[in-house]
Amino acid sequence: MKTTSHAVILDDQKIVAFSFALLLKRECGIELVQSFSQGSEFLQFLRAFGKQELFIFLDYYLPNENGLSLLTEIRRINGDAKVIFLTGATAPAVISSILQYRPEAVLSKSCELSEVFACFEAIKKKELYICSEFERILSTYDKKIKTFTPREIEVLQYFSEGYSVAETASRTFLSPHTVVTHRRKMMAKAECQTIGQMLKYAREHNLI
Amino acid sequence: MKTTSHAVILDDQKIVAFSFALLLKRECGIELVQSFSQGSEFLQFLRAFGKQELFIFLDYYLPNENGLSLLTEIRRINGDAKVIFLTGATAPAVISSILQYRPEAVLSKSCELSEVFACFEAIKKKELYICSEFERILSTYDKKIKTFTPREIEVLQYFSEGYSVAETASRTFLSPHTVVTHRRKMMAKAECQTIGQMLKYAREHNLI
DNA sequence: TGAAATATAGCATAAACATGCTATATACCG
DNA sequence: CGGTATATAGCATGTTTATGCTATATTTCA
Repeated sequence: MKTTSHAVILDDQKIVAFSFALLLKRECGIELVQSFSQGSEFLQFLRAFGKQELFIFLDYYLPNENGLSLLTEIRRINGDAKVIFLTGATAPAVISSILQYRPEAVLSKSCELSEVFACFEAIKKKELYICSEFERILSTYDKKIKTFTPREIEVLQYFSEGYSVAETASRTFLSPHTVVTHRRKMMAKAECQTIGQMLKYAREHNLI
Repeated sequence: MKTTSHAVILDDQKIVAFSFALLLKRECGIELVQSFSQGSEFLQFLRAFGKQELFIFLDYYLPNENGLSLLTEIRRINGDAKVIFLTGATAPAVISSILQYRPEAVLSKSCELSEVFACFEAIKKKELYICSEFERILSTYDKKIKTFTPREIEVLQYFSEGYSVAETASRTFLSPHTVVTHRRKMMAKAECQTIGQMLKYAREHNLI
């Protein structure tokens, strides 16, 4: 009783959506594939589609909405839909927050084609699939990256505004030595060597 | 005298590269297509390929390098190659700086498939092709931000990644002195005193 | 063509940063 | 009660930035 598999892809980058839809059809043997670049169009389709089995590839970054809120809406409309996040994001905080919404799988756009196959297999066995790149990112995240303390984050804000140690010290009423200590502890946690790298880290972790 | 068209795509997101390669083959009638996710592999291929006609789809954001410096290298290796920037970037300054490197075309990843066709047609007529979305973005370009030169923006990208002067210099093949000059000119234009402030400025103006 | 902008490169010096150490007081958790 | 995390502060030293100058070649554009 081999049934036809259905899949849709939602990505605001139309070329990517269209290309990936073609790939699913040609390489993964999925018969019916449609691509969307807007959440509204997609939801309209989903309501009309009914409660059949459906693989949904979702991007995290979408123009006016967020892939996560769409996931909630998808569950409401079709509880049987298999939702796979396919995203270019690499920030551990982002991947982690996606997982808390319990999709069927998370895939990096940088992953190999074989991981797409593996993902389908895992979903058929009702297992959560996380691509190897994200596994790696999450494991180093959980282990090494502890949260910044409130005082550290406060100091970080000033650095992100471009203030120097001395300026930050006078604004926080701390000794410059203390500011340096906070900064160096953050840099140790984030494993970076310069303020520039720390600010990049902070951006990626949505700390600023 | 219909010859076989060759194309390659360079995108660090493997799934995107692979999917788009499939699209070019199936929808654009291009016979030989290869995809790469790393500049080094790609350049190796390019050297072996020789001076035949070749369409090269380049992404702007690449892990350790920048699509722009790659373009310079491509011209050196194969002067007849047709280079098409295919990018998800939307910042006017970025699009503008890409254009100053004189690729054969610039396409947004959000563009319609029809624009890919149109792009090939334009290139055959030796016309520069700019997709409609980018045309629109450039026309509403805020003149104030335009004060950063292409080279300056390229250097800025490295600073935003947390690289030091020395690291940036080695990656751009410039003298550290030159990198310092570019940096100080940007800082003067943005009226700031530290890298941190300049990065804040760059964030706020969507330059990075 | 000629002025202006861009890209390149250098020297010198003071300020700021990065990092190796140490140290005390307080707070929180089990 | 005692261990761990947090917040505070310091010294010493080498590296990197920031900034004041100058200078040439190339490109762009009016």
